[in-house]
Amino acid sequence: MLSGDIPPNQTIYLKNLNEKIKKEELKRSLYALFSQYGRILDVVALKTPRLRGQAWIAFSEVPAASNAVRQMQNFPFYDKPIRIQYAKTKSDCIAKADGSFVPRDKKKKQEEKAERKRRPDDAPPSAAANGTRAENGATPAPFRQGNTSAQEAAAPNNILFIENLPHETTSMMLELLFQQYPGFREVRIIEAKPGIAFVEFEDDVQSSMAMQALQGFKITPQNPMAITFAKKSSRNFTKTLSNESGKPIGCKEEMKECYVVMKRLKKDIENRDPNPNMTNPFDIFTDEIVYAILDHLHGDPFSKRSFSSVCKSFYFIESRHRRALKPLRSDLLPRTFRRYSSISHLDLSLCSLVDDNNLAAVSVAWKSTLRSINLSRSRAFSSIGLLTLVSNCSGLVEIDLSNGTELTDSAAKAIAEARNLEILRLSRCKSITDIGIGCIAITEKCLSHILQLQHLEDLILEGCHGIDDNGLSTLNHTCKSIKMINMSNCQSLSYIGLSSLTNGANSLEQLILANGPSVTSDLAKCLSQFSSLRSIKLDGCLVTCSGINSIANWSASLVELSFSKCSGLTDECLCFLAERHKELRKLDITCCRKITIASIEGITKSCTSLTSLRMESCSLVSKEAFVLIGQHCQMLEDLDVTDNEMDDEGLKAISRCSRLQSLKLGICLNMTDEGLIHVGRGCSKLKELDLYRCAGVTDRGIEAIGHGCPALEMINIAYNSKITDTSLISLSKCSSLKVLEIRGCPHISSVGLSSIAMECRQLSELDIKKCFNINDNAMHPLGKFSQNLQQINLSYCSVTDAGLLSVTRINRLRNMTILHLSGLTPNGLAAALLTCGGLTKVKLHSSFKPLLPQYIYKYMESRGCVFHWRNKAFQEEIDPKGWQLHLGRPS
DNA sequence: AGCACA
Repeated sequence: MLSGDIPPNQTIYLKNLNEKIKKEELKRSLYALFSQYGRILDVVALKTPRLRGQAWIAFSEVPAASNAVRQMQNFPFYDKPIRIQYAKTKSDCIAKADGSFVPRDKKKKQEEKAERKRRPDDAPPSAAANGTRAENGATPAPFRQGNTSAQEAAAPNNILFIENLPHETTSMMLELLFQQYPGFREVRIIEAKPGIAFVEFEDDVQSSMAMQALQGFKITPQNPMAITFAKKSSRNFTKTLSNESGKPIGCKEEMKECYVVMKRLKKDIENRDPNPNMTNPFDIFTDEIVYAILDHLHGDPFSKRSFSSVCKSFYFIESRHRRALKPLRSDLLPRTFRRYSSISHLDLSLCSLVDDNNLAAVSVAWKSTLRSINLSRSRAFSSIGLLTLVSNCSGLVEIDLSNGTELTDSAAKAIAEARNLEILRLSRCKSITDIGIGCIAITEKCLSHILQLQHLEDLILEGCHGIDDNGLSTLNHTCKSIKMINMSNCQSLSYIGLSSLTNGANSLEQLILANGPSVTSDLAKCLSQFSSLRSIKLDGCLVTCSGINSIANWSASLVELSFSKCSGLTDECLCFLAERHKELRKLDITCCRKITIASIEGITKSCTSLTSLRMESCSLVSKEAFVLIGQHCQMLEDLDVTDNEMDDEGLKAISRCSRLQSLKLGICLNMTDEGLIHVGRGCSKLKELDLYRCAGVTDRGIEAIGHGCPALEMINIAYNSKITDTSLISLSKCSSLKVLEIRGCPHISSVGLSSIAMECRQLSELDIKKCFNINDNAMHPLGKFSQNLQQINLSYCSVTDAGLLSVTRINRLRNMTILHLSGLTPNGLAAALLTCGGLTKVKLHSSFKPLLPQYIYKYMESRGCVFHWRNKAFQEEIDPKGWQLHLGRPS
């Protein structure tokens, strides 16, 4: 019905397109969206009065066009459902390819001229009965390209040299084009030389296939590609370590060039000297040089992979250089012992099952190198394994045993054998299950063992309920080296116990006592004895004015103070405190509900070097306060004004803080795009922006951020019904983006997310829950390009089995929430789960539980994956309970 | 609603 009587055509005709979208963007998005159906030869869109809102997409095959007509019919694209039919006539690009092209009268001459210029050796196009380049692709014809003269025609090479590209060509565009051909490895563009590129294939047969298929392909009508084999050049050794401009190696782009050169070097050596023993260019480099290269890569997986393609021994050398290891499963550990000889940081937090044997093996393998170990998510070992570990690895400086619910005092005794320990983490478990929160049975009896450690600097005893005043008062010795103690949630503790514990701890710099003792003048007096104390965190403690006033009267100057949820804090106290501690850098007064603008006046007047101010939900503070902050605290790097009266005037002032890196504006209902535009102009260093439920923000504001904040790493725009794909397309310019939260944005579609997937290769966390318009079309580019994705929430999206399977191709994926996916079947789920080796946490609806074969759970669990079953019913609306009612104030 | 290749 929709395609009417029009016969199938390899070109499709699209209408009802959003006319507001600029032509170039429209074409790019169409290309991205439709290339899933096959090779696209051309996208045509015009903005003339008669032709706006329409486009033609020419595919290389009719079936591709047919699939696109069927599957993309009515797809919501920039807010409008696309209407698709076959085109009524043949596209020029196809006519040109099959020789039937007859130029239109007017421009006939120009056309012919252009045609002749492009392939002067060929017969005139109208007589080109000798077929197309695509169809007779089996024989590699000798091509003529661009400016390269005929006698220079290079010998076959697995690397292709592309010329005559439009200057705005991105490597992404070329990747989309060339990856269709088997053996594709990668595209390299040299920023300094626009218009050319190198495309690498596995061998020269494959590269010549691609060359034939794409020879003359027009990215724009003026730019038929000219493809030749890259020349094999030999450069000398010194050149291999500097780029062409002679600069020393110092950035990733240059590194890439470096390995290209190395690769050539290898080929040269092979050609010159067929002796197989002398073919590894790494033999020329000392290990130190390769180590230096590795240090430059900063663990970037893409560069590493690129380097590895130079030579197998890259990974061998890398393994000797590697210091940190985070294995996926404990059963893989024995393999790593052989390979990695000098591991100093071992993170076992992905291995849920670590037993005493594992610990013993670790302690033998890395006896002399191990300095830190993270066992915070591991179970199945006992104090015996710990003792083996610490007695073998005498260099251990840091141990993380957080969440160790089964650990007892005998474990602490074992730890005390780690004589060089500096950092010990023993935080209680928080989220192993949602119900039970265990805690470590550490008491003062074992604390004495730990405090005897001569080098201990950081001691984290959060939530160790076994510690109380009585026990502490019996300890009359103190660890002199200790710099930081965290005794948060130790509820039986008061200043009395503290004073005996810390008696003489002259090195103590930071004390964290969240949810602990009352802040009285006695406590303040006790703390004032620590001459080095610079930072105190008293979050959630009961504060008294006398306590705060005596902290204010200390002689030593504090740089960090944290009073979040200290509801007793008053303007008078805080102003006095600020006046006496003018050096304050970090202040947290989150949820201090008595605070008004008077406090902010005091703080901004006294503490002008403030770098961090957190004041979420200080609901009595009026909007003028934010103007003061912007005027006086220009050193600010971190500002949290979530759920405050911030407005555009305030943001305008705040935008003067040019060092700002983190800005949290969640639930600031009075601000609009105008304010964000100021932020985009002033805060170019911004890395983190939280706009959760900012109802006044639209695409215009987000575009300003995408444009002005290229360093952005995290953005939250959750629950914003005005945001569309336009925002995501502009955010895709932020290539460092790691965390994207767009939960509950119903107008964002696969188009927007696809452009993020393709441009933001660092993306590691993605929340698109309740983005009903996002479907499989976005999952395919995610699976293909977002190889750093570790966490995804897809609940309520229009994703089906096929989409989920694409996502689970990402082998870094750890954490997946997939509730209420309408198109997910048990079979699709099973396939997806089995595809993804690294999953450690999957949230699913309980209805799936009986539908999968039991062996799948057994298998997944044996690999360390935990299933979380949820029972919540499907919620039709995005915001079923009307959160604003809960908030208790109007929007 | 509208079928072109600047």
